[in-house]
Amino acid sequence: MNITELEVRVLKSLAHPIRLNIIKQLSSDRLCVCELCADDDFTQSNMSQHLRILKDAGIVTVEKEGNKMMYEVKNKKILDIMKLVDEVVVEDLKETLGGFTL
Amino acid sequence: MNITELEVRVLKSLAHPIRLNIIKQLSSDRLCVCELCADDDFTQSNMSQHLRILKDAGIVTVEKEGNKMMYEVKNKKILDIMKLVDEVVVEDLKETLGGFTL
DNA sequence: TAAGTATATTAGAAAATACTAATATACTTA
DNA sequence: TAAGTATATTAGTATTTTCTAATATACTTA
Repeated sequence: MNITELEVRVLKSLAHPIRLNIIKQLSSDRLCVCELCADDDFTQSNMSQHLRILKDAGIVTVEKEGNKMMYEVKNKKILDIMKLVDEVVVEDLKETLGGFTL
Repeated sequence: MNITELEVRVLKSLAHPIRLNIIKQLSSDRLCVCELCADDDFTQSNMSQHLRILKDAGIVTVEKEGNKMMYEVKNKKILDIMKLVDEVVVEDLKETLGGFTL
């Protein structure tokens, strides 16, 4: 795999609503799978598959603790990326609403 | 579309080798389609489709000049994102090679 | 106005991704 | 050791994305 392919894999791994949700949950805490599944209506199997995609892309790391698997964001620059993506989207929305004064 | 869906669309639009190549070419210059096609083996049709994906996601803007369409990166934060993605990948590679001393 | 150049669109097939349901593995505690 | 809890894997189907080839549109220049 060359650099471009690795970059594509990182971007692809982030480009899914469930995985975005995972990253956001992990942005402040280190969590196990059952905690990640808790509030939402994900099946455990599907969550596990998404976590593997993030792990394979090098976005998260896992550590075993008893019978739980603790996930955590590996490189904090991922959070910076997410922040920038959010800003890009928000700036775009603001521009779309440009005609309005509040 | 909510914020998360918009974020996913931005990330998806970046997550493809041809589109990454387009962004890199546009990072320094404002270019027309024929210039973007020039050095590589893309078909014009395929290039056009990828450009539309980037335009729909709000990544690039287009302006007509004569019979050429000039493309340009709309929000420079996209370039910051690409830089961070590159750093994440490179840091990961360095870590993988960690055992070696040069 | 005809021919050439630049770009976009469409349709259909091929490839990749995502989801569900069932099953497997591994640890923990009664 | 049996039962319960936490997580992973597999297989199959459904959905989405990507590519190619053909065609359409729009501008330019002879």
